Amino acid sequence: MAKQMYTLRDIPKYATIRACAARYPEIDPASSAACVLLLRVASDILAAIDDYLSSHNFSQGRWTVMMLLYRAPGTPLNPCDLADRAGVTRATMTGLLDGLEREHLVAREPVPADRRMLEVRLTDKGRQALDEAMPGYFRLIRRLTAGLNTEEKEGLMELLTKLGATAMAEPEKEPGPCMEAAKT
Amino acid sequence: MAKQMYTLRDIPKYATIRACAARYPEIDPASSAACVLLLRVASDILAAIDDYLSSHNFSQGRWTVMMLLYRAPGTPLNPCDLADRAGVTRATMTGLLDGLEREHLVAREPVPADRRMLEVRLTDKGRQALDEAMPGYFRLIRRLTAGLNTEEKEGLMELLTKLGATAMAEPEKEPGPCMEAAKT
DNA sequence: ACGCGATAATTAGTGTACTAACTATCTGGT
DNA sequence: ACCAGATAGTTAGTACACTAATTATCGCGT
Repeated sequence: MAKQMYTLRDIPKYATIRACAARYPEIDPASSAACVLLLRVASDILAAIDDYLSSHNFSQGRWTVMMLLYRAPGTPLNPCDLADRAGVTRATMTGLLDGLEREHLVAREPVPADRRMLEVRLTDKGRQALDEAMPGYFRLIRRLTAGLNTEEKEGLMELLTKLGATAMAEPEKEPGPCMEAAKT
Repeated sequence: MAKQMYTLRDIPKYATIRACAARYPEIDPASSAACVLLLRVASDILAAIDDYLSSHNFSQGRWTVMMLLYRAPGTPLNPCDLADRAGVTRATMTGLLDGLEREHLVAREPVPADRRMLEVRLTDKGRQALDEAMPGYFRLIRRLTAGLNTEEKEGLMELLTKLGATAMAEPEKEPGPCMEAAKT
């Protein structure tokens, strides 16, 4: 039921990596091993989450939209906001909203002040569906991370933050024009 | 050029998570924050890699196949092996091999001993394409992980291994029938 | 020797995210 | 006042991975 595997299942042994390094001197075995392992674990977690979500008729993308709307109950968001925050294109967001609206989980409403824009909000049915899926979702998250105690989780987050700061430095992702404040 | 974002771009603040926890007692804020961050960082790294690979006309899937074949130069692999190791279905592997074969990067050959099977091997052109892409690939990996020193990388791997052991415990993935030894 | 169940590869059809191009609307400079 | 360029949302077409069903082959038990 998990929709996609995001990376190599059969991860290379450390010895294999070192053997390759003999031929390609650019290889730093520790870096490669860390990357591969990171992607592997992330992929497993994502697969478990996808699996759970699909049992509630959500995909990763649809769920993300619902969570974003839930997080901003007062301020209705427009599709462009949602796309930026979810990290998908506006075209993809159109498709996600089409699906969610068809099932009456969200509603699109015109904005009189700017007729190019729409406002998206959760319907009662959407809120209800979220309420049904949330507890299991967070139980799953807790279960998936049960292998680490609180200290280790903090240590992991610290390392990931450092790693992310470098990795994120280069893609040069602008926040997008319609990404004004409205922090949640 | 990066093909997909795998998770939320606008990650929630810790305060937001705690606020949700008031409504959904199942939430363990540390677990959720760690998961979200892990997926976020993995997604960034994967995007950077995809970006690089696509500049060499490889996708993640196609690259994985090439690497697997490179790792097993003596023993030709069949599509089923490759699918298991890459973590995709055999149907997907058919498609990947179709593409790679069309560009003469790999070749499919019949196996006389078992006429159901094929053997896949790198062509000279494939090996050459790999040789061209490899150095940049590993330079990228090294650059992406440059934020951590060797000790931190080891610490990260230790934590990820622990985490993965729990997360991986449940999907109940059998190795697949044609996954005999032949370790590399 | 034969046939049933298992396995390998493929094909057909679906879902999701992408890019590029399009329409409608807004805004700021002359 | 008006128009060029920016922005919001959509549509059309592509890519890739999935499931399910199909075809061919193999191998074991009787």
